[in-house]
Amino acid sequence: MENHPENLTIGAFALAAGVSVETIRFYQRKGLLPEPDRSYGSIRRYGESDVARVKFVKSAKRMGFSLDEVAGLLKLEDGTHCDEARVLAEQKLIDVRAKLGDLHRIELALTHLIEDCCASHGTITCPMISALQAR
Amino acid sequence: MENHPENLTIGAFALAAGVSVETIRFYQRKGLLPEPDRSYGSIRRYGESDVARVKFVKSAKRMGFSLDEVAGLLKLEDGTHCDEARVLAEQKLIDVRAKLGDLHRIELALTHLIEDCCASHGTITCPMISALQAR
DNA sequence: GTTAGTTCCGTACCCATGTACGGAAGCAAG
DNA sequence: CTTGCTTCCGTACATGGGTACGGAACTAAC
Repeated sequence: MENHPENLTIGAFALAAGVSVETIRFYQRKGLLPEPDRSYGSIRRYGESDVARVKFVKSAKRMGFSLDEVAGLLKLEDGTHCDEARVLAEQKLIDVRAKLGDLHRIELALTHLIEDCCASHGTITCPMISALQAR
Repeated sequence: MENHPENLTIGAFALAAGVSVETIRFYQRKGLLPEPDRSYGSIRRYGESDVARVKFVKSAKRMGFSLDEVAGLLKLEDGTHCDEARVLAEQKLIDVRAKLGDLHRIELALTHLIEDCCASHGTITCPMISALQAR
């Protein structure tokens, strides 16, 4: 496909990942990104897997995961600590499914709102709130 | 059911909603909660709908909505500004569905991870990351 | 009415997640 | 080699979302 760039400088990397250079460095300090070794002089190079990693962080953040939680998710990757990873994954799965449930309720409430809003006009009891009453 | 408490003081209210008194006051300043009038002397009283509202805020926050966005969602409630609300609701719906998609991918990745992790041991390419590549 | 426990209100502080800044050092082109 | 752009690194600042504090005023029980 696109000339697969395994030698991105930090600037190109940040651009490709859709964040700022400062953010990259911040994520490195946080341990979300491995500090790459400096094969080419004293300047670090990055590859596609790094880009994917940052995009993953962005997505997970949008779901309401904190950076610490994202770090936890990413640690599941490396294949070591298998049992540990399994436990963590199972916890996260429960969490994710709870979020899915809530989001579904919100989705439903929004569609109802869009359909009914102007019709029922006045007798509205906030489907948004009642959608989440059960929680 | 439980003696429906329409006269909660702020302390009891906060307890019922599962947040601190300070947080209640913070939400009031943010406009997420109406400042109740003080029918009983100069101390404010709260009811069940307030509790529901705060619980809704908590849930929506967990989904990754900012307080400003939650405020937007809550404004859909009041029934006035119908067209405005409709537009807002439609935008939110798009957003919610995108989140649902991401969360589903994460859910899938986690279930795969839990199933395959210890089996494939070593040839792992982080299903978490690849699950979200498409975004 | 005194006293103990709340509430009120303003202000100050805290942590997470970045963003901005400034000087040194590297690197590529002319 | 100089000139101009990046990178590196540390530190400082900003913003969102609360938390904590301290004194005055209220309220309930004695």
